[in-house]
Amino acid sequence: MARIIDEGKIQRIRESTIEFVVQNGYGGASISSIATRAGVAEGYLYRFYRSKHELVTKLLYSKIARIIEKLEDLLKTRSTIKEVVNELIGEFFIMAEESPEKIKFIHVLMHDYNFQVSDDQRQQIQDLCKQVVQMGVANGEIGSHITLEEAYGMVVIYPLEFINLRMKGFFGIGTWTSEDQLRVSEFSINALK
Amino acid sequence: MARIIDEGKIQRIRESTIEFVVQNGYGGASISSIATRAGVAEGYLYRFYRSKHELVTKLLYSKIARIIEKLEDLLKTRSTIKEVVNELIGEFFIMAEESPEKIKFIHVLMHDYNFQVSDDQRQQIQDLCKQVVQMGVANGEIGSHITLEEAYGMVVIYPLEFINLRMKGFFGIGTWTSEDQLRVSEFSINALK
Amino acid sequence: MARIIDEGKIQRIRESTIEFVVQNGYGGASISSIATRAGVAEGYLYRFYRSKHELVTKLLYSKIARIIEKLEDLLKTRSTIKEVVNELIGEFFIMAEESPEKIKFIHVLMHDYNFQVSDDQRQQIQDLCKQVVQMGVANGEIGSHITLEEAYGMVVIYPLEFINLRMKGFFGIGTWTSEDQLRVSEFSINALK
Amino acid sequence: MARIIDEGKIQRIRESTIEFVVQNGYGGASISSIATRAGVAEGYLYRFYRSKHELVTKLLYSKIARIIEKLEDLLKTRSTIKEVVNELIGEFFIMAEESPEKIKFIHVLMHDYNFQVSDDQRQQIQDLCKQVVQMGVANGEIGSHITLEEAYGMVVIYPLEFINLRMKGFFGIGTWTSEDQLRVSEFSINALK
DNA sequence: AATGAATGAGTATTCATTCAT
DNA sequence: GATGAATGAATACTCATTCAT
Repeated sequence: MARIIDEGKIQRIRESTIEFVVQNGYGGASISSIATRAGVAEGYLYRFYRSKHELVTKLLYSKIARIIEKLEDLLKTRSTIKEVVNELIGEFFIMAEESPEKIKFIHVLMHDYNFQVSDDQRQQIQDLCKQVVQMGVANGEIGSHITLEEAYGMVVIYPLEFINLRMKGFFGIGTWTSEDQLRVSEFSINALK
Repeated sequence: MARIIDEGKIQRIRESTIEFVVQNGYGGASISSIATRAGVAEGYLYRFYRSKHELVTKLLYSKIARIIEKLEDLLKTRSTIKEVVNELIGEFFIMAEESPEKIKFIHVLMHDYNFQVSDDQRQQIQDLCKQVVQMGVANGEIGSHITLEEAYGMVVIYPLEFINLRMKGFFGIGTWTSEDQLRVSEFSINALK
Repeated sequence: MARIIDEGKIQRIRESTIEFVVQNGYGGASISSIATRAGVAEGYLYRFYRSKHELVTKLLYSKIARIIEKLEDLLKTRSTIKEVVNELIGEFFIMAEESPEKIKFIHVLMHDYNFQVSDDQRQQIQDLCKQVVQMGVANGEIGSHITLEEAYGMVVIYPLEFINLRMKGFFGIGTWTSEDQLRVSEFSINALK
Repeated sequence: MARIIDEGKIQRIRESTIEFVVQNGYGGASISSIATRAGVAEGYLYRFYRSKHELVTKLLYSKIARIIEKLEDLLKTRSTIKEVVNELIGEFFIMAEESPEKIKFIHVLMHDYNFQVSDDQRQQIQDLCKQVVQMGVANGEIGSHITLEEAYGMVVIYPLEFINLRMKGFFGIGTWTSEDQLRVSEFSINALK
């Protein structure tokens, strides 16, 4: 009974945390503003998170986990990395479209000193990159010499940076089309050949 | 009359600022810690910088300016982008070798909510990317369809992210060789073909 | 749920603020000293006042408001300005007797660079002076040529300065009697004849 | 030789001190701003004044001394207090006209917690008030019962407050004429009858 | 003699966290 | 369980004063 209400509160805390971290950075996201926006008391979130840092860390991990899951799923159900990469990047663009804050959230925190991807997740990412390379090599889609770093760079970092650059309007453009998405995918795959 | 300004102090402030920003992020680099490490009084740095933000901003701009100058110089003195890209990336690796904090400093702040590349420098970067593309296309070194964003992504972002990943030991490796450097250059150029 | 706000604390903050402003001036009344004397944490008063300036301003306005109210009330319920002035000045003396700091507080801040009587209150004061003059002229108690400034000077400024001079012991006397009070009233009225 | 230069510097320090104290209050008049405006080094004024407080105190005493001298002189050379009061108040208005800052300076500091009229000067003022009352009584110009406080209040405080109110535009008027001056004198004398 | 470089104690204010209710 | 009152350490920044030159 009470559970339902609670979940809603926790969910609202999560959303409002992302919102403020994205808009004002980690330092600018105060517990007070997060709680107010979420409609809960300041002290409430300490029942679920030991600190502001833990709250944000857990959120970051869950967002990264979703990407990892997506990639895991793609590797199981697709047979070419063209498909895999294309759909993963598609997922990034969908996230950017539907909830730009989430993409920004990942992007900001990946580079924030206070946060690190967990060892666990780093290991998972490494494994997945390995699988991507293996599949690509097996299919003759990419060069046999391609390293994990190169795969990670083109499949994850490059698309995220592209989206972020667009969001910032760095080159004067602030939006994107499905053609942009396709082009990023192709550019990414092509670089690995 | 009166003491002359101790340039060493200012230099030590600069270095200690970079050190703390790299280690703890902008928020974690307190004036108190910066001054203590630099061996100067807290109030001293306000003789040269109006605020902590200005101090860090000016440092960031000067670091970016050095990269811009290097690229400008290369575009004037080299005739193939292979050379240009190779030497620019070489410069990144030299910076990373000689003073890793400087590279980290740029990397951290480029993604920090509190900082933006100045409009001026953004414009310069855009112009330089244009020149790189033009030179590459003119020489037949890269495809005629390559965009500014793609050039920027591969010539600047990718190498910086590569170095940063290595510095973090993200894939278990924490160092690099001249072969790595060469490989990054070739990978970068190749992606633009 | 949660503790209820301790009105006593706020009251103690108010009192300790007045105390320090009176003793050391606005600049000399530090948040730290105010909070310590009030027995609350430094940050606490920011739950009620946005800044030290707002804290002091609101206190000043409330003290002035009380005087304005008193005068408004007197003008409604008395029919001669002899009574009005007499009782207003009586009020000043009562305040000085009961809580000398309050009178000093008004006196110090009325002349402090950082504070101004609000436009609102200035207007109210002006209106009340007008009414005092009208009543006095109508009753033939004061000359028809008396200006607002003269009325204000004798009814408000002169008594406050008198009390303040006594409090300072400027002429060697540090106390007052009801005779003093009567004399001030009569002197004040007489000057306006 | 050097003396001449020095006197100029000290004079400029005095003027710039008054300027800043009047414009920004005691707290807002920084040594740095005072020295810069005066065209001397910050450390220079510590050769003549042990502290900022001493600098301002000495300036205040000198301004008050001038008023005391004026009044002393008037009491020696005039035979009615009508003349004395008239000319003293005239002096106030001249000061206000010629260098409004000086009047404001006195007015601000007379009410600033950090400053007190010296015991010496207080005694002198008391003596002078006594003489004014004696002369007035002897001439039958004022009532025999007039106290020192009343004399001081009408001859010094009232005119200064009047000028200050006008300078602040408290009643909507920001200037004054020779008629105003005459009226203040007459009002002042009349109150003492 | 005069400068202004350098100091550091002091300022108001913020905010993650605790805990009485 | 949930609240929000209360805390206090930490922050960036100021400025009167000192003293090496």
